[in-house]
Amino acid sequence: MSKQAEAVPALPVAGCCAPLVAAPLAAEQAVDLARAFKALADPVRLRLLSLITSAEGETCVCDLTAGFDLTGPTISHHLKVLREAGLVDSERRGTWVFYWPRTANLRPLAALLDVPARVRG
Amino acid sequence: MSKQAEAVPALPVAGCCAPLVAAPLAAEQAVDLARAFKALADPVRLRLLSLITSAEGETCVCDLTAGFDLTGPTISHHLKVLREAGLVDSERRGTWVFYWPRTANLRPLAALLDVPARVRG
DNA sequence: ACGCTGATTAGACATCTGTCAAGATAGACG
DNA sequence: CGTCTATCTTGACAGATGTCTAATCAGCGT
Repeated sequence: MSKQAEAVPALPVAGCCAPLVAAPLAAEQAVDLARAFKALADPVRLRLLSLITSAEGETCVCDLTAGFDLTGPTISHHLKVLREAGLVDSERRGTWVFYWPRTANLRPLAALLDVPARVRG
Repeated sequence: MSKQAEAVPALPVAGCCAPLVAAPLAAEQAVDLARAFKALADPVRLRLLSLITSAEGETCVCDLTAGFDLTGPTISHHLKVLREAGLVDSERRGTWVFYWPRTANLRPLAALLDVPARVRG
């Protein structure tokens, strides 16, 4: 939930890092970034994130569970991982809980990987 | 090594996916992408990749091990993970082994995460 | 051929992770 | 209040992961 997300320290990822190509990563930065990538390192979470991100506005959990062959608690677990990684946030409204992406934390990850094309490789 | 890297099927990541925001990810795409992100989901591997990517040309393994408080085999293991994920490639030249980034496989990952900034989030 | 150095592989072990079933919590509605 | 629905938490367990030591492989020099 929003409150919970605020309790979790904001990931130091946002606006943190130059592209990989610019300079070697410091050890602490690497730890923080690895935490974020770990959240992306699961097919279910990638699909959940893509559903949340590609939807306009917010997405109800009830609309997320349908596409997966997994139990509710498992989906809930994955959403929690995404939320604690700072990649999404959520809010309860009445019976339902809605999720939306935290683009400010997603974009730096993209920037980090945006290396120039290379002759060999 | 290069031979070995060719034996490993080229990751279907390159040129595979529209940004997350464009459309929900298909299940098989998600599996392939998760494989790549899993390789990035470790601080040591992120730092190794940043060293390899930020260097010009190729990087000798002997220059990689120095910055870490880990045994040679452990570094070697992480390099293997990066190689099998298609993020780097390597070649032995005489006594030494050199690594370089595979930017063609890195860039699609960046593109995937490049979501537009959002009012809320 | 022999040993030396750089790098990888094999095997072992503790820790982390994804999943589920069962139970708990939050709100809506009689 | 009681119950129904939607979601989350807890506890358990199989399988994956990061690290190490010991052993192996690939070249270079003598």
